[in-house]
Amino acid sequence: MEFKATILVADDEQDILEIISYNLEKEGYKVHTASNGQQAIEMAKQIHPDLIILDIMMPYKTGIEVCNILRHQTGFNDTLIIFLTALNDEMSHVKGLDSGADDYISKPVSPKVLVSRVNALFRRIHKDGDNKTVSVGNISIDPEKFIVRIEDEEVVLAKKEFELLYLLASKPGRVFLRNEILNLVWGTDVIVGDRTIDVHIRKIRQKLGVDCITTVKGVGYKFEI
Amino acid sequence: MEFKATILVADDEQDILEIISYNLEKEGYKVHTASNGQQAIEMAKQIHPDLIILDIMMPYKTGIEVCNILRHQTGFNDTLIIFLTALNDEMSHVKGLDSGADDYISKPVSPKVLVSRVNALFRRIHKDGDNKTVSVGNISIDPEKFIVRIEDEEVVLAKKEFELLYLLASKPGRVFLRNEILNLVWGTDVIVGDRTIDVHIRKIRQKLGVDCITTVKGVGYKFEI
DNA sequence: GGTATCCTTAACAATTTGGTAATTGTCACG
DNA sequence: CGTGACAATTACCAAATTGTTAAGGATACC
Repeated sequence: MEFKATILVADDEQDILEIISYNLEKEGYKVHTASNGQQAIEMAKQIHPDLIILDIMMPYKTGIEVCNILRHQTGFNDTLIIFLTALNDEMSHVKGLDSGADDYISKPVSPKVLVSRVNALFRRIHKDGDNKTVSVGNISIDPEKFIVRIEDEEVVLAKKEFELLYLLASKPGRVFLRNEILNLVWGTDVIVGDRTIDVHIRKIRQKLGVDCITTVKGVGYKFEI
Repeated sequence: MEFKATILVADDEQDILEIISYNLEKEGYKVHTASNGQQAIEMAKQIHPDLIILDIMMPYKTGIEVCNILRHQTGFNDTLIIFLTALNDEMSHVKGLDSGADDYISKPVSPKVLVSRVNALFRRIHKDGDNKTVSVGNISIDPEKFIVRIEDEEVVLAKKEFELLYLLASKPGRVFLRNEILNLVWGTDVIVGDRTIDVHIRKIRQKLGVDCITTVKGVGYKFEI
């Protein structure tokens, strides 16, 4: 299995380390643990994780101290840091974020929330979910570069065509209702005729040359190879 | 004064809009406001903010709906989104983050916390790449010496032309929206006419003699060999 | 102060796009 | 089969977008 990213978790409570590790690993992350601040710094230098989750109250060095130290080292500019703490008061909240953390979660934290936040961070930084290239079969769609490739052959689509294709391809197999398509591609404030979608679909089919958009009569369209 | 970034705040409670605006503006951000979901979408399309702070419970469109719609539009991949809500239960928490938001803050929120979180987000994203020479194909662009070379042939560009070319070339292949270009080259506080970018693009093309800037109609420009 | 260069704008041309209408094609069902 | 509902296709036009050019003010540099 390919790891999404490497995460270092530092907390002095063994239970918490285990719960967090378990849940993050289940998500596909590679997880390392440290049980105090000093150890966290050493391990960070060794393994250079993509994300460090730091408990604030730890022996030897607090999480905030660890954060400050690492932020002043070269090579840790890109490292994400999330604070994890029982301190729920505003003071430490602000202090944590200002010392260069990327997020801050209060204990007790539910695994679900934790995982969601971690995913959100990576999605943003790594462009892990959002504006990433969609690849299905031999078709790849890159919204950042605004190009569609079919077997290394570049196809140029117009804006609306691209948006429509990207929407459909973002969830291959799923049927999008005509209404959904209108809302997501055209927006709710625009009113266009019935045949507009068809025409765009046609242009996409024509330009791609491959039959990857299936019509579901009376319902909508879906993308599939 | 130079603005750090443009932020759109959407909430149906006027008080909250004012409190948030005041505090963010004090920090040096350019703030726009919307008082419902529909308006938020319209304004977002207009001003292309760097960050959108969305209340979840809003008339016409909930924050989550707004987020979903925008995320499917071209040009909102890089837009940061923070949810702001009174719902403190885990469900909406997770739902929000998974729909592509970058953070989530519960009401009542203290101005301090809000500002800190916003700063943290921008600190993470805004991490500007250093002034390194960009080389693509036989074109090299050295921002320190302010020189563009094509096959060892020096080309002299004016300041704006250079900045524009350097921006595009810093991420070859990636499409920069007109708005992005304006923000990054001209700055958020300057307002220039529609044709200004085109004219500069034209001059660059002319001076370079090589066709390395591609127009993506309705979207922007990209640099590629 | 004079000159050259740069930035911006305005005006118009060229191009592309998105949308519509009209027609034809297809499918399901009685 | 015939019919109705829906989708595909085609051609066309208006609107949106960008390209090009020229010109004037701003700015920097002798």
